[in-house]
Amino acid sequence: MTEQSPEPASTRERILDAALNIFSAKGFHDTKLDEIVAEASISKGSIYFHFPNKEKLFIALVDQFADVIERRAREAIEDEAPGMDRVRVALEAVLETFAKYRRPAKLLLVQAVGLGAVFERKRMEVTDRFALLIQTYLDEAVADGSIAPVNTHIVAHAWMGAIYSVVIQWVYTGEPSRDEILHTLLPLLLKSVGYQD
Amino acid sequence: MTEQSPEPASTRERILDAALNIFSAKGFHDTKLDEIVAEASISKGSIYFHFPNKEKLFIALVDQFADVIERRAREAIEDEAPGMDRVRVALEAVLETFAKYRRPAKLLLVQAVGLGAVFERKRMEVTDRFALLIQTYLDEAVADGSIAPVNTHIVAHAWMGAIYSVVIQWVYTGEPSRDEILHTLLPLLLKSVGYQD
DNA sequence: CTGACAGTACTGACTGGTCAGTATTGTGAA
DNA sequence: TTCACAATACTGACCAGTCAGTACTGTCAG
Repeated sequence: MTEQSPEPASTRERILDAALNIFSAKGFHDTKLDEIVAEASISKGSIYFHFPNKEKLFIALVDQFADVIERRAREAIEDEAPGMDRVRVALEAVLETFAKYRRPAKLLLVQAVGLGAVFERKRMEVTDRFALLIQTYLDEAVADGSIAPVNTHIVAHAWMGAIYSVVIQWVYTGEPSRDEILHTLLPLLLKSVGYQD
Repeated sequence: MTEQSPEPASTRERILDAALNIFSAKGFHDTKLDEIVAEASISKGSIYFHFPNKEKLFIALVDQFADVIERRAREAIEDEAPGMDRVRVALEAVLETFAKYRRPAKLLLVQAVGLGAVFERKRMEVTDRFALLIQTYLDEAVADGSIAPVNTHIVAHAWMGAIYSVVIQWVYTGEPSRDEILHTLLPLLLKSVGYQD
């Protein structure tokens, strides 16, 4: 046991938590490190002990959530045979994950965009990572005849955009509900490549 | 004739031009007003003569381009009878407009995201404006039986996201080409609501 | 026609608040 | 006593925004 104070979480965790809360609410530039300091009840020096700078702290959060999404998608398809079923369960897993983590979703889909060149690269990296994942499963589905041949690269990006957009809408307004998204968006995407349940 | 100097563009136009160039390349926060001043070969005071502040200058550019897109879409459907054809030509018009104006596209789709609350509202406003436009035509198409009933609100947002995402990809990499986008994305979207050419 | 005044467009040196990052010191566990 | 970690006070670069002043054009009374 390294810790038995009234605050059980490690300093690093508390910084990440507080940073997530504030970054997701106010965006990168409008978040002052001193706000994170206050929210986490730690000190500014601690932040700079655990992270080299504000930018890296932000990116750590982005990476953290991107990892969660990808892991959940991969876990979900584990027991599925190649083909369109894999695509379906992967999409379901991603949507579930977004629905479960509203703040990280906003961080990744909104607050990580439109920052300078440094973040641009990171955003591209994450986006391409997801798009490639989708593309792989789609290619499998094409290969085994579940769906007709298409430009899976474009389809992957279009799907991602569609998901992002609907999720962002949900993040801000709470609408449409998780179920409505699953029951409308998912069939929509599958139909777009000519697949019916 | 009010103007015959070697610099024919008005100061206001030159500010907007320069601002578009730099904002679209570097984003809002990484753009210094002094850079715009240099690019436009005007003075800092001029900016503040024509615009109340940096934020309003940026938003003027966003509004300008949003207007262009919407106008082109409305012009395109003018001669079409209600139904799915309207949806198709409107989508074509929007894609053509994005393809024609790469920098404004990047400004609207990338650089206008993730800034503070003020910009958030503007982005929502523009997004909703487009989504509502699409939704209207979709509702028409449902009404006249071109396509089966769907939650057109979700479809509209999903479509917008799909378009945005593919256009952003194109803005950064130049791929896929304008034609490829039109020939893959358009059918994809139409198919997603069960419509075939 | 002219010269006093006014309105508009523009200039660029300057300023003041902000905030990321740092220097320094404190502390408790091993 | 050492070292990993944390707290606090502080610094200074940066840059949006300001403002006193210039330039030019119009106009109207004498």
